Amino acid sequence: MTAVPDPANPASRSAKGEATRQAIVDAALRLFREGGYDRTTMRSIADEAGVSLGNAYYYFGSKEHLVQAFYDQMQVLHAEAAEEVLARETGFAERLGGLLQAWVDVAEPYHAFAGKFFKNAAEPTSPLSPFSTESEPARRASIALFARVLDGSDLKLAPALRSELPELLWLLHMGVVLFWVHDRSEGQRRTRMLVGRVAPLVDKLARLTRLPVVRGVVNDLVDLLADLRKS
Amino acid sequence: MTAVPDPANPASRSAKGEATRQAIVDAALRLFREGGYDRTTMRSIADEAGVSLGNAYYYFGSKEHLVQAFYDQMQVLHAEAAEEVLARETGFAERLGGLLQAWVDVAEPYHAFAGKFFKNAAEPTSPLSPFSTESEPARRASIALFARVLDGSDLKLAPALRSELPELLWLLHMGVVLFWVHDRSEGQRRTRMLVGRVAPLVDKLARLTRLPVVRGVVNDLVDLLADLRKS
DNA sequence: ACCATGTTTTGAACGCGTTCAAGAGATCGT
DNA sequence: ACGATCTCTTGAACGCGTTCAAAACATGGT
Repeated sequence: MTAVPDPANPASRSAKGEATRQAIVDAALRLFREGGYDRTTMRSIADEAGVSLGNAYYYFGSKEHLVQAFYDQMQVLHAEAAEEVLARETGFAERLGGLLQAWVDVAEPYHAFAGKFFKNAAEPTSPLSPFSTESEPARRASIALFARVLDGSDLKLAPALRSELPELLWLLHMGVVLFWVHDRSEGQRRTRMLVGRVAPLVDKLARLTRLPVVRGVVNDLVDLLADLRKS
Repeated sequence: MTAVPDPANPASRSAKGEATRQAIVDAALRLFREGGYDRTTMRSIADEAGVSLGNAYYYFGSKEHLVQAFYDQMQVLHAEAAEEVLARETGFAERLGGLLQAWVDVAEPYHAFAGKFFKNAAEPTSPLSPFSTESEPARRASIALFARVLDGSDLKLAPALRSELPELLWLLHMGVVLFWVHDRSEGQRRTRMLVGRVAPLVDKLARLTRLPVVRGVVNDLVDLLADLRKS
């Protein structure tokens, strides 16, 4: 279609360009961690990476686009930590709690400035929103992790829920992230308390869905989700 | 304590200052509605209000503080619309659904710009965050509305839940708002579908909480909420 | 070797939110 | 009337994210 180069597309990048790109990401994440998001300027990132200001913008359309790198790295680190948890635990509650806990551990160094990132979650037009089509790969990967929480566990639940639960657990995860972002206790103690106790709670709740009296509500919920997806 | 004047505090404002303040708010809301949040500059607001740029900052610490006026107005409109619903309906599902629906109706004219507003509101350090101490009055008022949804209705539920449910319903409301912000269907059709069907679902679920088998989970949840509040 | 075409790099310039030192009015005790 | 002390107003200046025209560099075809 267009002849304009797209440095965001890996397929059209040279080895040199890729290295420069990586240098900028490394500098940005390091400075973000040390000084926070606001106090880290694009000029300081460019300096630290040894490139000019304009060059940084050649690779990243905006300061927020650098956040995508943060998301990606977080997703990779979480997936690695998750692997260990999923290999170790067999109970549903332990697997779920372990996964959520692992995320808190992985994200801890970035807590101070993660709030700035969260601005993107509510901005519907931003490609950085966790609900956007641009971040669908990362979202799918994350949901797949929660599917494995289910698959490898001993959990019995209403069959209609099986296919929906991974996405619902991902939503729960997003809720935990929201709580975490607003959590000002040291070491995110309150978030850790939340994930430690919400997992057994979800476990109990999920097992209840097999009761005939509860089935009605579960079916309503599943139907609603299906209809929302269609519309 | 301090002798520095605080124009944000109504008690320390003169009639003249109050008029100027109002002129700035009016100009801001008009320009926001016409051109959106980003394209409206503080300079244009000051011009439109007939004051200097610095003077606008004397009354409002930041551009975001001007949006607080927008929220306050929305809260008032919702409370008015809610009054009508609560007077009309007696069933819990109808009262809850009516309240959520009323919000969607009231907010509809601002849907196009709401994304930009909520972007800033989602940041934990922002005074515009629905969880911030600055917006506690508005939050309390909103939660009080949901308490009245309960009080005036025929709902029977686990006693332990009664005091927690209003806040949980407000959380549900926030979830609906998040969905609404991301809803690109015309007239926010999908959000309307969601609120129309989630209310009966919550109704069913709430009634189930009285069953002995479900009580355990409910008590766990209530305990968790209480412990989180304490920590 | 040379041009054409694409890719990467540069830094000056722009617009905006925000700050601040300085001054103009208002109010009040004497 | 007159300082003293608040309250209010001003516009220049600053820092930062972002844009852009132009240059440098690379690659490939002839």
